[in-house]
Amino acid sequence: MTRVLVIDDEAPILRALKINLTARQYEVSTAADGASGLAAMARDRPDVLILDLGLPDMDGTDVIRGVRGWTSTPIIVLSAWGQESQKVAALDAGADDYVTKPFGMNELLARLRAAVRRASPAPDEPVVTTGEFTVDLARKVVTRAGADVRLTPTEWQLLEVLVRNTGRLVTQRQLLAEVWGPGYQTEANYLRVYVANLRRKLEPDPSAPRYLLTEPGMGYRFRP
Amino acid sequence: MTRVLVIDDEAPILRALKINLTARQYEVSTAADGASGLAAMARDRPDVLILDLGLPDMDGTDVIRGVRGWTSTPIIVLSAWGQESQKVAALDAGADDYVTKPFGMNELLARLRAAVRRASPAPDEPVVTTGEFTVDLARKVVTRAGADVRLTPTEWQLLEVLVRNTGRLVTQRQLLAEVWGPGYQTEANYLRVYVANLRRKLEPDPSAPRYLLTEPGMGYRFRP
DNA sequence: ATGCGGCGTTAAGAAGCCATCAAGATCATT
DNA sequence: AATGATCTTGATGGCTTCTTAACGCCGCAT
Repeated sequence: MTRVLVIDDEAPILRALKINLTARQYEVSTAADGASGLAAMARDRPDVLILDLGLPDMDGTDVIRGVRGWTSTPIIVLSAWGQESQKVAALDAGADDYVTKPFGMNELLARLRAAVRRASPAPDEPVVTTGEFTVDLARKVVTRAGADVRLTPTEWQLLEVLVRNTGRLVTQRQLLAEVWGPGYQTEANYLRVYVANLRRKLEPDPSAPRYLLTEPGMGYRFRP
Repeated sequence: MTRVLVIDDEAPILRALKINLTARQYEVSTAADGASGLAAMARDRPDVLILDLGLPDMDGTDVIRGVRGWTSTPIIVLSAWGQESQKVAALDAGADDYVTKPFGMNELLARLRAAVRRASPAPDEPVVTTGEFTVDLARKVVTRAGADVRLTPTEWQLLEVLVRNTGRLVTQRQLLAEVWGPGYQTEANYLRVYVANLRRKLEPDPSAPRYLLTEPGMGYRFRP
């Protein structure tokens, strides 16, 4: 189910969105100001963010930047009519789309569908195979030598980020932000511990990794 | 340079867009109806499509579907104010964004930037190839003779700056400032050491460089 | 010819980063 | 309340990378 976070300080709008989106099978969480919105973003990991620019505590573009600092989750911005410079600023700060109030629910829903569709370009190969093990992203199963490998939730999240970026170098900051949350970008220790766990469970020779590679000073890379 | 195709049957709008976009370093091609627009799409392979829904020969959503049949190039739709059902149909047909006429040029430009940014995570061509090696900026991979070349973080940063300025001379001050920071603009020694490292890893004959060239007294240049 | 400045090369110590282990803290479940 | 699994945290040793300095070469101007 698609998860949506709505950040808006106007209770009627919040309620209307929640009712309409829930009725259409979205899973909705809400926040009423920028600070708790950013916290909810980190906690709930929604698939889309709907953000009202007129928040009481923070400037809207700062919220966008706060989100963009660690994730590329689509952001749809809501704002009053006619403030073109605000539109430009929001889009340049990293928003994906812009809806002017008052808006029709159908338009918002269409933009929501478009944003979700763009964000998941192709549910391409959900199964990745190496010479040693197989990762099924959709079913959340790892197989090695015919048997299932048991991974803890954190181990799985870490492996998933690496596999979704197969061949690409993933920086430590990015891994920490995506697995532990944006507040953990300096806890490089966690990475060492959990990469070691994964290697012990997946690599033929954990001390000479062939698939989960270290790039000293930069990050890690999954190479099938 | 980013290439834009504009499909619109109103000559004044076409002209205004062409002038404004060209002035901002976009490469603009145009078409005045749906059929020739689809042909231009296939011929020019633009990076973004700006499409007016009110075309004389075809329904706008059919043009969108015709494009979406074979490419995921971002589509920004232009249309008259107030026709919400049309908006919804266009977005569901696969459009990425929607601008209502009359629109401000700044807003359109912002949406254009947002569309291009979404479409290409790395703004430029992420892969550069020479006769000897290839550099993939996005994945952070350098391949030479079929094998990956391991680079240290500093080596990467240096190579990245040079490759992002392919063909251009990059001064020593600029390199030092971008790789080591603005306080290191006199430490020309670092450059010699690290350029030598890169040459040893990348050049066929490190003592007679063909790709990482020295410009005595000025700086360095990457020539593919 | 000779001195000078910029460049290439090399090597060694210093600093920072990584792998590994293990023990305490936390959480879910019974 | 107890148990087992999972997560966090700290410490250690080993390794990579960065920094720094020394030396030789080449081109250029005197």
